Amino acid sequence: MAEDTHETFYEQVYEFVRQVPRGSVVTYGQVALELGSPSAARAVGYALYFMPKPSDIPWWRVINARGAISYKGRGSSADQQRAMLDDEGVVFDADGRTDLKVYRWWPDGSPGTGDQETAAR
DNA sequence: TTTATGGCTGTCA
DNA sequence: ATGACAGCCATAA
Repeated sequence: MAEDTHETFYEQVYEFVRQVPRGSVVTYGQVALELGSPSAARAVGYALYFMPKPSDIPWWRVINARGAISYKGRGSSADQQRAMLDDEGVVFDADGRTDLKVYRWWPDGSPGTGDQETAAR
């Protein structure tokens, strides 16, 4: 459906995050990559910082490339985010990290499905 | 138009 | 494996 909208980068981020199913997570770099800018991870994080409706967006499913949380948003804390993911079934390591190779989610038609290369970082 | 910021990422030592 | 540095992108003022 020609979703070739001219929305802002932020809007694209919100939509992408909105597609993340429960129990799965995605990294900033991943989102940026899906949006067309593999290096716009920072912009992605900033986009969530401006979340107009955090209640309408599973921002807690967005973590950094290391599988850890760094959220410092306005009102929410990383600790709370971890609780949310833990409640969805995402398990965290002693270092507060999760196995991206297990919880990372990819949109329909994207790679990742059926690949398990190095997997180690 | 330029400057500054930031929930990041990858590479080097 | 850990710590430090620079790079890149988009938005707001």
